[in-house]
Amino acid sequence: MMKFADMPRPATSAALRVPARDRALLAGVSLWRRIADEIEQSIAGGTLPPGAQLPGEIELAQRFAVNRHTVRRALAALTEQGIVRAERGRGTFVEAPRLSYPIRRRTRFSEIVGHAGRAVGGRLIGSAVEAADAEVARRLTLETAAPVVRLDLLREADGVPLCAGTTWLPAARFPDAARIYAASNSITRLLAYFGIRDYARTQTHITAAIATATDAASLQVALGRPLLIVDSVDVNLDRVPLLTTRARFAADRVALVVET
Amino acid sequence: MMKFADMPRPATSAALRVPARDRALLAGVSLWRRIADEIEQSIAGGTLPPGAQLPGEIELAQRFAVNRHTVRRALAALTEQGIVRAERGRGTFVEAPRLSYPIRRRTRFSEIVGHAGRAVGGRLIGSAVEAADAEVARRLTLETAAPVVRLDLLREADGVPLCAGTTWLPAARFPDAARIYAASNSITRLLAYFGIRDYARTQTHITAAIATATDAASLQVALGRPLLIVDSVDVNLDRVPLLTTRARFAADRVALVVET
DNA sequence: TTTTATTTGTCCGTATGTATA
DNA sequence: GTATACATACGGACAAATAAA
Repeated sequence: MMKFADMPRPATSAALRVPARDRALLAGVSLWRRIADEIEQSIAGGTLPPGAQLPGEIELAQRFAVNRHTVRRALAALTEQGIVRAERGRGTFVEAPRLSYPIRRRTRFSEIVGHAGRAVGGRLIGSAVEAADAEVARRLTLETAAPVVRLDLLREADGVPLCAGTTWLPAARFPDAARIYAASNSITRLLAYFGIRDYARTQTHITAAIATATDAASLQVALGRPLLIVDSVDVNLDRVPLLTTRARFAADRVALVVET
Repeated sequence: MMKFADMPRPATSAALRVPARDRALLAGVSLWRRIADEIEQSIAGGTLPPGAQLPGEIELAQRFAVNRHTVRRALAALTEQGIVRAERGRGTFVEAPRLSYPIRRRTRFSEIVGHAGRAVGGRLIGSAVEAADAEVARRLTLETAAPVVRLDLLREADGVPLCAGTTWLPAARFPDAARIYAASNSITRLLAYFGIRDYARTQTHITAAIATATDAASLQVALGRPLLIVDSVDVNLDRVPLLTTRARFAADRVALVVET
C-alpha cells in the first residue's frame, strides 16, 4: 500500500495486481486498519489540518486501490476515536484535536488554555446571590439555604466555547464577588482581592450527559452531543472550602487528563 | 412547606392561604428549588428508592400546593443532575446513584466495586493477538504493528454492566495472556502470573461519547446515552508500560472521582 | 422553487481466510 | 479432518442529506 500523500490519482499500481487475500496478509494487519493508520498519520503530520475535508470515499477507495466499504471501515474506526467527523451529503472532516485539560491540585483554566498556546477567552454570563441548595451547601460545608454568590461563566479557547460552568462562593466571606469578578475576569484575582494567596482543587467528580437545547446554544454544539460534567471543590491552604463549581465541557473539544 | 413524606393528600393546608410571592421569599429560596431539595432528600433518605416511580406531576403539585409548572421546574433540575429520569407517557423514576469510581495510582476495578458493597462481576468477551495500531503502539512504546494481546472485557456491579473495555498487552512479554486471564478473571492475577507484583496507573485520559448500537447492546443502555471514554496506561515500578486500556463507561451509572 | 450532482448511510449479496468446537 | 461461526474484502443498488445550478 502506498503512502496517502503521494498516492497516484488514477490508481493503476501494483497493489491492484495482488490478490486481496495476499495483500491483507502482507503485514499481518487488516487492510482497513492500515488505511486508518495511514490517514491518522496524515492528520497527525499536518498534511490534513483540523477542519480539512477528506477526499470522498470513492476517491479514497481509488487512491488506496480498495473497495469503498474497506475505506468506510477505516473511517468508522477514526470516527469512533473522534479523529474525523462524517456529515452525510457534505463529506468527512478532520476534527480539531481535543484540548488536554489536566486535573491537578492547581487547576487554573487560563493557565491550562494559555499553556496550550490558545487564546484564553471567557465572560460572565450572569450572577446572583441565592440560597445554597442541599448539594452546594454540603460541598461548601454551609447550612442549607445559606446565601451564596453564583457566577455563571462561559470559557473559551481561540474564541470557541470549551465549557459553561457555575461557580458558587459563600456570600458571607465573598460579598460583592460578582462585581469583583466582572472587573478582573479571573477567579484567581477574585480570590486575591479577598486576601487569598493560593487555593487548591480537592475533589473532582466527572460524569457525562447529553447536550440540552440550552447547552447547545451556549457551548455551540449540536443537540445530543456529549458533555463532560465536572463538579469540583476548591479549598484554601487550611482546607477550608472556598468555592465549588459545576462545569459542562464540550466533550468533542476537551479531554480531561489525570496524572497519577 | 411540609415534608414530602407526610404531605396530606388533598392539600388544603395553610400554605395555600399564603400568597405565592410571600411563600417564595419565606426562606429566601425559590419554591421550585425547595421542592427539588425536598424530593432529593426523600431519595437520599430512602423514602424513594432507586427505580421507584414518583407521583405524577399533577399529584405532586397538589401535595406541595403549587402549580404543576413549579413542580416541573423542580423535576427538571433533578433530571439535569441525573437524580431522576422522566419517561414520556410513563412517569418519572428515581435513578440509581452513580457508583463513585476513584482514579488513583492504584486503580483496581474489583477493589473499587467491592469496596462500594456491590457484587463484582465481569467476563471476557473476546480476545485476540493482533498488530498494534499507531495509538496502542505509542502508549506501550512498541513499534507499530508489533504483536499485542487484546482482551475485551465487560465488567459489572450487582449484575449491571458498568463498562466495556479493551486492554492491550505486549504479546512478546505476555504470551498466552488471554488464557491466563480467562482462568483467573483478573488483570492483577494475570500480571502476577508473569511475575509482576505491583503496577500503577500513570495517565488517564477522559472524554465522552454517545452510545452506538454496539455499546447499547453490551452495556445495556439506550442508544444515544452518554458514555465516559477512559484511556489509561499502567506501568510497573520501573515505569515500563505493561498494558493500556480503552474503556467505555455507562455515564448514567458511574462518576469518576479524582482526589488531588 | 425545482432540478441535478455529490456525498455519506444502509442494505443486499458473494467469496475467502481464520479460529473454534 | 469437518463443520461452524466470524472477520475481512469486494461488488452493487438505493436512500437521505446537502449544495449548487
